[in-house]
Amino acid sequence: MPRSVTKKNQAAVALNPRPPAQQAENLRRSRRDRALETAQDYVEAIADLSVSIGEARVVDLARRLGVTHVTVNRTLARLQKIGFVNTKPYRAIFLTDTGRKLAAECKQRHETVTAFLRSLGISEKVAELDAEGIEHHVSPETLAAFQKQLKKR
Amino acid sequence: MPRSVTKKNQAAVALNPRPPAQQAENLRRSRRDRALETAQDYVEAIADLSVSIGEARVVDLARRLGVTHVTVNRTLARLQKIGFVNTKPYRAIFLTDTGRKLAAECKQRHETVTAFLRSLGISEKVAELDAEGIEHHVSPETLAAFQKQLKKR
DNA sequence: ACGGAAATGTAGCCTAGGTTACAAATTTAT
DNA sequence: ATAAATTTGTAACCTAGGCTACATTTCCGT
Repeated sequence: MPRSVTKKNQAAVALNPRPPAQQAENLRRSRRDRALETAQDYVEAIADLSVSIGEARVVDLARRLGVTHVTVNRTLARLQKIGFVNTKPYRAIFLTDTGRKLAAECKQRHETVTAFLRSLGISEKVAELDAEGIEHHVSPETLAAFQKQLKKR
Repeated sequence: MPRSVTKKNQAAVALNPRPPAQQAENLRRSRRDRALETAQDYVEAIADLSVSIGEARVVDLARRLGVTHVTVNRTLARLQKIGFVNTKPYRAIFLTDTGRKLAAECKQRHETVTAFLRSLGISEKVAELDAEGIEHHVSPETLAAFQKQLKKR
C-alpha cells in the first residue's frame, strides 16, 4: 500500500485538473466566507426591519432570523466589536456606515440571485430558499454574469 | 417608539412579500444544510483520493481539505458515528455504502454547478471557487434547472 | 403610580470546527 | 534490525453559534 502522496504520487498530483493545493485553498476561502455569512444575514435583517417597522429590536431580529434572543444578543456584541452595528443596553439596534453599506450590497446581491434563479424557471419558494444559501458564495464575477444573463431576456 | 412588532405591525408583516416566519424557516434550513457541508466535503475528498492514489489517509485528507490532521481525525470520528465512513486506528479510511452514495451525488452536483457557471462565461478558476460554496445550497429543483439550461446550449 | 407583561441581559451548557504541542505507532531506509 | 522520518492519535485550548433557565429592565394599561 502506498504511504500517502509523499513521493510516489507527485506525478498524479501534477496531472490532476484540480490539484489538492488549489482545492484546499478553495475550501479555505469557502470556510472564511462562512464567517461573514452571519454578519451579512444580520445587517440585512436590521436594515429591513428599520425600514419596515421603524427600528430593529432584539426580539424582532430573533423572530426574523429564527434563533433565540440570546443568540442575537451575543452575535450583536460581536458585530459591534467589528464595527457593523451600534447597540446600547435595552435600546434599538443601529447600523454603522460600514454596516449600512454591507447591508445594501447584500440586498442587491440577494435580489439578483433570486431574480436569476426565477429566470431559470425555478419556483419562487425554492428560488428564495436556495438564494438564501447561494448568495454568500457568489463572487463579483459570477454576480456580473448573472446580471448580464438577466438583461438578455 | 414602537415596542417591536407585537400589535401595531401585524399589518406590515402580513403585507411583506417575504414574511419573517418564512424567512426564519429559510435561514434555519440554510443553517441545517451547513451541518452537512463538512460531511459532503469529506466523502467527496475520500472518494477522489481513493481513486487517484489508491487510498485515503489522514494526511492526504488534511492536505486536500486545507486543515490540520487533528481536525480531520476528529471529524472522521463524527462521520463514522453517523455512518459515512469506516476507520481503524493507523489504517486507511473507507467509505460505507451510504458514504459512497453521498460522494457520488456530491460529485455529480459539483460538476453540474461548475459546468453551469462555466457556460455563463465565468472563468474556470472562479467557477471552481464559487461552485465549492454554491453546490451545498443547490436544491434538486435548481440542479434540474441548471442541467436543462446546459442541454440548451 | 404601580403591577404585570414584554423585552433584554446574563450564566452556563452543548456541538462543530479550527488550532498547537506532545505522545505513540508505523514505515522506510540504511 | 534498528534508527529516523512520517503518520496517526490525544490533550487542551479557542471561536462561533445554538440552547435553557433565570434575573433585570423597560413599557403599558388600569
